[in-house]
Amino acid sequence: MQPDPYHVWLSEIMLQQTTVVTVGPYFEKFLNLWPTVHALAAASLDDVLTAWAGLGYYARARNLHKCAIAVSIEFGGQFPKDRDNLLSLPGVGPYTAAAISAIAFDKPEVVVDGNIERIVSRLYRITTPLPAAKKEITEFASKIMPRRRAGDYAQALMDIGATICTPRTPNCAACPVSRHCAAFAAGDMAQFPVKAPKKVKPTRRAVVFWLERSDGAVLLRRREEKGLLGGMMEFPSTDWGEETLSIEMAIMRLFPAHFQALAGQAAQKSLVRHTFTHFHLELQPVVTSLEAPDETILPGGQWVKPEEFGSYALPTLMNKVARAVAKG
DNA sequence: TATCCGTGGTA
DNA sequence: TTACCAAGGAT
Repeated sequence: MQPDPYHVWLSEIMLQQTTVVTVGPYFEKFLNLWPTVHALAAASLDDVLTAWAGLGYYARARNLHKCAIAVSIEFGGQFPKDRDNLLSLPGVGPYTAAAISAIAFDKPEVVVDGNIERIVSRLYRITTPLPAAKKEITEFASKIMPRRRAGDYAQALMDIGATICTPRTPNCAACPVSRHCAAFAAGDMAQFPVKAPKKVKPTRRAVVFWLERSDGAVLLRRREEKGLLGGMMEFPSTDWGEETLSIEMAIMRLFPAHFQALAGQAAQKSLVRHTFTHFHLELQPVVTSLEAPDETILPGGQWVKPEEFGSYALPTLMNKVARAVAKG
């Protein structure tokens, strides 16, 4: 009994760089909203982003939607079974293509994720740093894999990686293959896999506006489709840069036509700190109220009442801002 | 090859 | 508090 390829694909996309515990509720929600790939393909991108909100790496959600449309139209709703055709799909790379082919279709593909990289690099004590070692690791992984049940094997290996052969302090006493492990023999398991040194994250800052209308609605806008938090909703803010901006300067940048109305009554809230993959961010929330014709305020702005935020594609960062405004 | 792209848990 | 880490992919 092989699993539904749609389920396998959906879970593999969600599990990219994301833990099983985090993915669980999202996977259930998506299957309830869109039980088939056709249903997902028929959904709007905005609805998909809204359901994805909080999971991060939002390009995954945009590609998920694209991929559903591709499978629905170009493949008649049937996921391709072989690695190469899977690789042509948006958001499906070497790992995911091999995983879907092996798990959903029982094909003998070499599956190499971060767990398996760690296990193999320890078994053979591979000193080449990642990501350069990827090819070498894949060759070793190919040599030790069984000829049957590649999908079960891959999942078993990933489970060992997640529970026994862990990054910091592996539980080698519980490991079924420790007697074959070169790093265990040498006693330096935690040194592997060797990775290239990381860069320090710079800090960016901005002023973010909680602009409220007399009926309680707050101003939101949509970010551009590509890049950071692409396609997600946000509270309007100044550009995220290195320098600290005064409240007055921020109002001048974003709402120059309403400087007089806003400058006097702007109230600061507690600083919101958030870390992305490659930089730290400090957002200074400012609460103000304004009554003015929409077209004079902000192009593309949208008034939304806080109790409706749940049905909007707000990333975690913006929910942090909302929390900071509600508290202090 | 290097950089960009989220978030929550953990030591 | 900070840094590191997770079932990667796109450019």
